[in-house]
Amino acid sequence: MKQLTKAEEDIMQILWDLEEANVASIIEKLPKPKPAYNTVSTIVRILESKDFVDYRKEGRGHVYFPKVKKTEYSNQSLNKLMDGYFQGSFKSMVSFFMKKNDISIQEMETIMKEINSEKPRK
Amino acid sequence: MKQLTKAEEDIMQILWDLEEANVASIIEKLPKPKPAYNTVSTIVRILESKDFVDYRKEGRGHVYFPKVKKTEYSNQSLNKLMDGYFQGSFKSMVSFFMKKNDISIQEMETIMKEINSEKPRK
DNA sequence: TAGTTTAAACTAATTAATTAGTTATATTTA
DNA sequence: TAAATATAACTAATTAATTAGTTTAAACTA
Repeated sequence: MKQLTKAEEDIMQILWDLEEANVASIIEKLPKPKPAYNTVSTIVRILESKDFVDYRKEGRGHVYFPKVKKTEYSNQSLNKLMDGYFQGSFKSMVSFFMKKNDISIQEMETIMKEINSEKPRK
Repeated sequence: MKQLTKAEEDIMQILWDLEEANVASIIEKLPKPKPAYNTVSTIVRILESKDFVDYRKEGRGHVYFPKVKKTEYSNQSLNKLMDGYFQGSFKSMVSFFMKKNDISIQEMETIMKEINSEKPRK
């Protein structure tokens, strides 16, 4: 799976959020200095060529939707970070994060319990 | 703190690893199609302008070293990922990772114990 | 059906990132 | 001290990413 550039990622985030959208709806969601219609349209077509997005015809236009799930992409990103900065070790990454954010073992235990109750153990 | 581009990150990784190096030593560490001396030199100077790197004179050349700690940068990257893909929630991120990588609560408890023994609770 | 509108497709322009050639400077060595 | 060498600094070229103008096609409307 390819990497997303900054502009591409911004638009993917919107598509993941909306689930599907035409170019106009994407622009609506973009912040203040809104890019031109064609700018967004071009990026969407790049996302299409990178196989991140597909579309269906609807009325006179196209409705675009993600072809790659957000979780698939975030998983790749997390793994990349883990490989590059934590010697590929999840333990190192969690340990690091806990130190940096002052999360105690106790708090972590609580978090684990919450996760446990969401998703019953197999 | 600014973001690193791909080429910049590759060189920062080497500097973080070596702790300090001149351009020649950086090139030594770079993989197969080794870039030209000047390519590396330019990127190092960009890193300097981005305040990621500093240097001291040594003999006839410069010895470069990181000004930003690897942990500082990875912390930023992890936070960025957490904000963009896990609604800023560490719990969501850990939970997600456990599911994706089939880590059970039991395994996680073991990891927690290991972290606990490395770093006695405060 | 002719004109108007809307959006995609195509293409060009701009900006950012990467790579590398050339020049200048300092140090070593003969 | 003059030549050779090594390296930084500067600058140019190339490639990738982003932005936006122009063209084309479809479909709606009068």
